[in-house]
Amino acid sequence: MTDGVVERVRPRDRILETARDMFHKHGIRGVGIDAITEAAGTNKMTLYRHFESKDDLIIECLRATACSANAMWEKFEAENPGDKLAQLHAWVRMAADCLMSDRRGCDMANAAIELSETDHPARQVIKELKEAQRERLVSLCRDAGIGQAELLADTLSLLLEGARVSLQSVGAEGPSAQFVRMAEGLITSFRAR
Amino acid sequence: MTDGVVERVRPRDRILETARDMFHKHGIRGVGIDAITEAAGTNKMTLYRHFESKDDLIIECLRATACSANAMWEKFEAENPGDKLAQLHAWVRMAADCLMSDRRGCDMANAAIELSETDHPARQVIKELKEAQRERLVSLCRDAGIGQAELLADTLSLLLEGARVSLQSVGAEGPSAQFVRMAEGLITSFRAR
DNA sequence: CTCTAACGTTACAGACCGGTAACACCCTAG
DNA sequence: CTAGGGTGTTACCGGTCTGTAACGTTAGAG
Repeated sequence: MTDGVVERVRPRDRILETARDMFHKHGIRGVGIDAITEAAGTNKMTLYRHFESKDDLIIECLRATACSANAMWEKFEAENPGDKLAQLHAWVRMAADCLMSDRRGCDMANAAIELSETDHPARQVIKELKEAQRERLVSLCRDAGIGQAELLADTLSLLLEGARVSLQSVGAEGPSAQFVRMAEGLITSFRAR
Repeated sequence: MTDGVVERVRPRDRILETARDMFHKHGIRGVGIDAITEAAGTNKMTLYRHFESKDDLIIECLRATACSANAMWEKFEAENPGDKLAQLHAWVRMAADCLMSDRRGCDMANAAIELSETDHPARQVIKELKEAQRERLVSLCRDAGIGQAELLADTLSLLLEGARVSLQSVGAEGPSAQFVRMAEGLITSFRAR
């Protein structure tokens, strides 16, 4: 037993959580190791005992982000068991909430843009995780009885990705403000064939 | 007269062109001043005689990018004078060509993501230029006789923005491969009201 | 209590960054 | 020819970055 009442958070988890938050807010290249360790209430040596390098830390952060995303998918299923169409609408609502509550977009996409080297170790992780998300959305559309499920899923994906980017370049009053109307309109249109 | 036959390219223009190319390929934070001057066949002092700072150089690069974009709009009008619908289709083709010939997306959006500080001097420029692009597309849709012109223009904007990002995270075989079909489908759908 | 493994502290290496100073050069306008 | 502005060269400053070495400290398991 580590503690009686309060579960002490291990340095590794504090580092991971802090790094995720800071990478998200300031970008990967905009945050240094020293800043992360200080914000996490620890030090550089401890970080390098748990992570091989900054690249390794980046990858672990992206994996953690993917875990959060998977948790959301399970929430969709838990809150609308069996009702795939309701889950699709829940996906739209979740996306809109993300757009309104956060101005810094998708960690995966931001990382892909920041880490421009084609052979960067994080690129493979990003690709795998994005492809997994795509698969889930396609399956959801298909199971919701939509004909051209792949096309709808891909269109919704691009719309969300674009809205996240637009939010950062033109702000909340830009095209991203219409995301829900666009997405719902698309779903209606595809359901009508 | 600067030269008889060959117009010598001034160092300032070489720096600007080289910086644009390198910022585009490797990101803003991924390229140093030394690398730019060396690739431009000049030196650091000359750069700082023409640009106040790196931030200033970044802003000038973004303005140059905006000029290129404006040139494209004029090309649309020149090649399809008066035919706004044809110009809209030309916009889709141009966007698709960009997606296929270049894997690094939009300089404005990439810069907005990289320069996460909300008070960065480049942010205002990015916002202005993106808003100008939006205005042009809205006008084009309206002049093409489309009812909900703003909604179509914003949807197309987000689709393109998303496709450019998706290209960088999942690659050319991802959702961005369907961009033309999505865009043309949307135009058809909006024209039918 | 003792032993051990995790954690903290300090210092440092080596590289790179943006930016500046001082000076030599060359090419062209007059 | 001459003056002067644009350019090239070298060296340097102060700062920041990732990553490591050596050593001290703490806390929990047995």
